Amino acid sequence: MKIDPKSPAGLSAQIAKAIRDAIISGALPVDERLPSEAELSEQFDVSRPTVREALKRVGAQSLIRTQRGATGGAFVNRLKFEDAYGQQITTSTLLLSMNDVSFATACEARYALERACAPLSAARRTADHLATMRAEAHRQSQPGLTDEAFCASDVAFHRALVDAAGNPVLSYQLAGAVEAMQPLMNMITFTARSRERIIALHSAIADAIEAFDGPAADAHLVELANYTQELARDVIAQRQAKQTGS
Amino acid sequence: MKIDPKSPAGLSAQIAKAIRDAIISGALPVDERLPSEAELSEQFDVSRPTVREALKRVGAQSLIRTQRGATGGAFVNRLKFEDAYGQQITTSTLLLSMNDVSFATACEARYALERACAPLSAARRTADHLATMRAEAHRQSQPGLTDEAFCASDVAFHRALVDAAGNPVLSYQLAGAVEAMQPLMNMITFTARSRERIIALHSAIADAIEAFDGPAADAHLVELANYTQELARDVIAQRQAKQTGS
DNA sequence: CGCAATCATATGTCAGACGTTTAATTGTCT
DNA sequence: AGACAATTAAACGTCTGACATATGATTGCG
Repeated sequence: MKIDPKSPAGLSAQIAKAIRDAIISGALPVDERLPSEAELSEQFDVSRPTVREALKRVGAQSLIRTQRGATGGAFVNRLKFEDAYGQQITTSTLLLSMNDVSFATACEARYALERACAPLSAARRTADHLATMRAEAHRQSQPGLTDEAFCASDVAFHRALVDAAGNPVLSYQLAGAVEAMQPLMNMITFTARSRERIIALHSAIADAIEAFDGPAADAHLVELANYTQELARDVIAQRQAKQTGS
Repeated sequence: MKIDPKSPAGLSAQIAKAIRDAIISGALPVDERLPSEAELSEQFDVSRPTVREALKRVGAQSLIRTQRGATGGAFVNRLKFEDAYGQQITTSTLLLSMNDVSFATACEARYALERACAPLSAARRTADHLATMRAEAHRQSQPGLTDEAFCASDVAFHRALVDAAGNPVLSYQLAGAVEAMQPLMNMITFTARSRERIIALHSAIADAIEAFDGPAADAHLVELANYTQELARDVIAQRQAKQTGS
């Protein structure tokens, strides 16, 4: 990878790309130590601050970690699923909020993906996952719960449902879809009756999962998806009516 | 957000987090200009290089963009789906390669998610998406195609299938799952007969999508998933046999 | 009034320095 | 000889100050 000092991209960006590419291509294996900042600055013929900026860029994606001290330096980081969750959720949330994605679109995506998990979750659920689902459903039934807390518990319930599939790749991909819905759900005011309905469906889903009954879980998920969309439509209609009236 | 000069996290990391949080919380709207580096260094009581490292970190996630010149500075970036695709694919690919995710696990996730798209794709496909799928299927049938090119075309076919659902959220979430499989698929040597079978299934899927027949598309996807798993199992078995023998 | 030269501002980069952390080495004492 | 303590060296983290470069705004002239 050559560095062009006159490129409009900027030196640190080019160096960051070079390092990133080296990691992605596998030229730098996990836990490999990169040259020290001083050595890199010599190799690329740039100053140390420029190298540092490049390293920060790469580090922001968790591709490297740095260690201080005598044997310190930058090391290729083993990207863990848990590290990636945060980024995935942040990015998904921002994508929805910054691109005027409609509630209907996001909701459709979320439930379509969750339904993909349902048969696997029904087949493989552990007592642990089931207990989490039950606990969240119970939490949702407590009176005096704020709408926000209700949504948060809803997310936790659905994450447990997804995790029950026992497939980390699925859990990772869906983390964004499930969590990013929370800000959108928070716009909805849940009446006592609508909560009751949702909790009933959650319980029905948990029952189906407990009974290893994939199709039943799927059917209840469809019901839940439809009901959620219906609720959202009502809220939006009410809001539009208010806006017209004022 | 307070900055603690003695925190082991490092000053630039703390400042980066502060800026990130401000954007995520919505305190800084899209296209809002951040204070200049000099002003930020005064506000946080750190030097300019430290502020710059923090800005690079945030910029690495496409949350801000920078502009040089008199009216330049750092601006909150509107995160576009297309920008997020790349990160999503990179992260997913590295997650698979660095965590010893089995072919079976990744494959299961991919096809489960694709099946979630199938009914929507069948309902909403445009002529454009269909044409892409046909073109890729045709490309796959050309003799002399390397295994790598075959896999790349396979990915393109499946991306068109996903995009046909017309839901950008779905497309985004699945981009990682579909693309990250490519390196794993590349390990497989496709015989003429296996290619033939895969192309036939691709054509069958395209037929079903063309006919707006979701269930048929789903059924063929299941076939394809099973066949792919079968192929992978054979390759792995052969490799193990070779290893035992040598 | 329009256009060109100038200026101001802000990022990009560099050079050198000092502080801090950490591990390896060395030296000393038992 | 072995164990513990002090020293040293390597590397990152940060600071100061400076210069280069890009770009919009201002000013001055024709």
